[in-house]
Amino acid sequence: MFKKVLIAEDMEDINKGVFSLLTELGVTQIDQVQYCDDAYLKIKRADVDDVPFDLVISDLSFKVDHRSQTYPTGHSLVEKLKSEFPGLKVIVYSVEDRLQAVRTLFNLHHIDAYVCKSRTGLKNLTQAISEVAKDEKFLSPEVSNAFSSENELEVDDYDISLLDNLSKGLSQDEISALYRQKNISPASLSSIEKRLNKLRIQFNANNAIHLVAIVKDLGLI
Amino acid sequence: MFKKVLIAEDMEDINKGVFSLLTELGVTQIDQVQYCDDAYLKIKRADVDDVPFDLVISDLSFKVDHRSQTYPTGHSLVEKLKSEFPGLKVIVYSVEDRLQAVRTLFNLHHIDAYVCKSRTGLKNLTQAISEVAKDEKFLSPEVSNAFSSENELEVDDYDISLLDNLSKGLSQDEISALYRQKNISPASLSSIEKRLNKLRIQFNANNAIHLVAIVKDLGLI
DNA sequence: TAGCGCGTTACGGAAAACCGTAACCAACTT
DNA sequence: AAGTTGGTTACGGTTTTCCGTAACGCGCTA
Repeated sequence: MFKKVLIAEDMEDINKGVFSLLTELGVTQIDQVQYCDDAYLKIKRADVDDVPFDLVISDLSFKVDHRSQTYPTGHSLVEKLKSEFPGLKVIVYSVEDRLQAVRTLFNLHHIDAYVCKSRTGLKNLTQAISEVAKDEKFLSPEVSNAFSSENELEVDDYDISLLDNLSKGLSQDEISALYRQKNISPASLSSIEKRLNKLRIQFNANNAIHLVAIVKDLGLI
Repeated sequence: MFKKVLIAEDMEDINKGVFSLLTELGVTQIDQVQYCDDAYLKIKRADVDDVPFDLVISDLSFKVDHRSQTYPTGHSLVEKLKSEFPGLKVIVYSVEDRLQAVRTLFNLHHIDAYVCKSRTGLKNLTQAISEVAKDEKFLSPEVSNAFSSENELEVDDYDISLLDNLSKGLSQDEISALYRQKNISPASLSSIEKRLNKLRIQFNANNAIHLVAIVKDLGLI
């Protein structure tokens, strides 16, 4: 079982709930933070001091306030953590239940478990912790079909990348140039146009703006 | 005080908390729904039967599941409610604390109160209810500066409407036609172009897609 | 091997967005 | 009364997007 765990969660009551759950599970060293930046600093510090954390349980959404943050969301935090400390286990505990968002967390950020905050949230979190302790992945039942084949959306990583770049303000021409440079295929303007056209039809979008708005709402990007 | 109140909130425990609060305040007729569509149907039905609701307390975010909804968010629900039943009081109770989002709710959808879910959420909600009962508006302390002059962003309702229509897939031409038809000024394509250009500069956006992505992230739309 | 399907790429025209310039009008200043 | 200012509108030209057509390469198969 885990020895040293960090909880990143800005809502005090939930934080408290997770804390007592961990205590019951026999975890003695538990740190809690309400800001992602604090989470990163604590983990970095612990790593430098050679007393690293075993596990991070993080929310996704953190309220913004006066303190400006390097990592404003759990998303950016886990991305950073997993790239800098690949061995660190990460469980995301969030209300977010959009399948694509969950998919992205696993595929892109390589989290170890995803638990939905719900009526049975803490119960699922318990299970997630024991699974992750055994080097297994865990997926909350609410989003368990995120990877089931029947539900497999016809949207792949390339599509996501395309939409993401669009939302960042790149023109289709610029994306084409970028892909050529990064050796991502297909890179031609023509293919990019065609792919976006397919996505527009798929999502019933009138134009590229509409498309990006829709997929942002869906949590794809 | 209010006689007949509807709570629209998908999280059971919070729903329960609000319910007991209302009971303490002496409200006897309390209905609870977990879907926006149910909220609309109940209110519509009550209106038809001439036993209308006095007040709606609604969340903004509702988890999506198998049931496809006409009103997927509290946003769309209150928009519809306020346009069809202008006399109905609406209190929004949500974790959302982005000032622009709150501004939009008041300015565009004309809600009566906004309460942030937080440690002191229920206390603020109590106050909101009594204020709204006196035909006053109420704003949670967390977002009290949403309308303070110093914080006043240079983005007005017209801008928001523009961005909203853009995100819904309308071309600038179509928006122009729509505004002409609805007698919204300025309506010319030229003015719309100019206004969008101003917004692009303001938000450091490369193009319209980028702009919409940014303002969606900021919660303006 | 010839034929077929599929994905990538190229091209060209129509539509829309982008951008600068300028005319017009109302309100306010001097 | 003349001038200034700010907002709306119009127009023209360039760029980008949108959309249909078509060529090319590659793997599969009859």
